[in-house]
Amino acid sequence: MAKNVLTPQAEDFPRWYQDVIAKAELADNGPVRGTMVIRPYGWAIWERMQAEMDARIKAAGAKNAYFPLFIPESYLTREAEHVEGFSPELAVVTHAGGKKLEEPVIVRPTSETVIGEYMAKWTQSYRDLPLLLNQWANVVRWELRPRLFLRTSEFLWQEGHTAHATYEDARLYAKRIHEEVYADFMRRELAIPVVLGRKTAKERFAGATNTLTLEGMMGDGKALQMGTSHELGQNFATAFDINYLTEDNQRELCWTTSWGTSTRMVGGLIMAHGDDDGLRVPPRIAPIQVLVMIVKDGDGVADAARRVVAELTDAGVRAELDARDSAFGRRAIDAEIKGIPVRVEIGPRDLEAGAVTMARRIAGGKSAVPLGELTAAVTAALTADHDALYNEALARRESRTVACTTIEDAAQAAKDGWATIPWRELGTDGEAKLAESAISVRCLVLPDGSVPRTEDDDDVIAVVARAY
RNA sequence: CGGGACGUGGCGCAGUCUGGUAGCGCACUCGCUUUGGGAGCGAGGGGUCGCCAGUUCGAAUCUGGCCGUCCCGACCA
Repeated sequence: MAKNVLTPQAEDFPRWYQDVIAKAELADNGPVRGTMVIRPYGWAIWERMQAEMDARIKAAGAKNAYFPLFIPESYLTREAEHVEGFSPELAVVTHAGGKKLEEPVIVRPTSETVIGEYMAKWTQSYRDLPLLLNQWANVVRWELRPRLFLRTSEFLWQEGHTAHATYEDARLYAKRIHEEVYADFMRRELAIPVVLGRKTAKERFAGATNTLTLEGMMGDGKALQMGTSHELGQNFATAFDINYLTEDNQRELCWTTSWGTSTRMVGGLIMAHGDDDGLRVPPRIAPIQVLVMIVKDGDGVADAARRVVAELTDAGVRAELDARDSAFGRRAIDAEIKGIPVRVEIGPRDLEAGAVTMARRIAGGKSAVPLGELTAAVTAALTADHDALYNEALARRESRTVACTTIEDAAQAAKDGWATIPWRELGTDGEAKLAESAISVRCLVLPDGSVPRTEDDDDVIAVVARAY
């Protein structure tokens, strides 16, 4: 395996993270502080995420649209909590076309406001509801401490915005996105065993009445918020006058939701599955599932390799040929750092035996596979690798989560993992106390793993941890 | 934005204390030999030492300011 390529995780996890991003050619820092250049391999992973997410969003009934990057500053100020939450991190355009603008224009930090303005135009009748929109876009938040993928000044995401006739309909839709789109995607594609819960009032989105979250545990035991789905109540409907006429000709305010996942998920994928040899990309999201390597050219090797790629491709496997003429060892290590799940190595020796060598990044090890059985072997390996990654991440989360009954114990446990503590024991005072040790309440859950409808029930449990 | 560390060819570093005009490893280019786990030999190219001032005969080195990166916090997807 690769040696001395990356800083070991145990030595310096943040350094390891930076090393992987550089060596796997995922991204670079942009020229402006906090910005990010996403390189082709990193982009390919994001594209796979987009494709899988987009299909689920559409299956949930939302339609894609696009709203402008620039928003009148006055829009932001209409919802009090929203403006208060976002003001510190806004990028504002004051000059354009060679002169000072009459009204400053903000670069969207999120689009509730512009979309709210248009929702108000489009929802006239109960027949127009629910209005289910999604957009893939870039947003800008001038964060104070940027980190590639996890928190960049500009990031890419999808943001869904919906308007409903009733509270119940809005609530159920936010829940549906949380479960059927986000949790399903993260578990089935990213192989990350996320915990679903609701945010405390302190951690809630600015302008929301309830925020649902998905939290993943990273390789160092810290938590990463991987997506959120918000019930916005009638806050934005009031601010933007989003209303409709009921069947009995009554004017009613809508109930709205918004929900988002971002390029941060790429960071989550890196930290949830990566090891000291580099990235380990879950097979279902991997842009390259199988790298077919010409290990040593010889009689018919290149032709055989091309046939293998074609056969795998026909079987629906994302396979690529590696015919570079650099040394075999380097190419193998490159593939390992990039986390390509399976390598098929072909050389004269293999062909003489009528076989190829299959190397596994996730399960480890190499084995000879008869040519005729390769597709079946690869398919089985990819399925097994997904399960292995998921189970490994789940085992880590379970072994590093400690059930506590006191704030002191929870603070101690959260130093290198997660802790759970009854919310009635913790409360907002305890939450503030933990914050002094950089520990936050990631979410509230119920004993059976379901999401509480309220903070107030006796059996509500707080999951607390250090977080990215 | 507060605390700390660091900015020297693409990457990683030495040189800074004690001022004298820049070096190493990797990478890169060309040639030949190689290719089953980071190939070898030979020949090359590339840096106004983060930026701006100042001190000095002379600054990578000393002084001041600014910018950037990373870590730890506060803020956040």
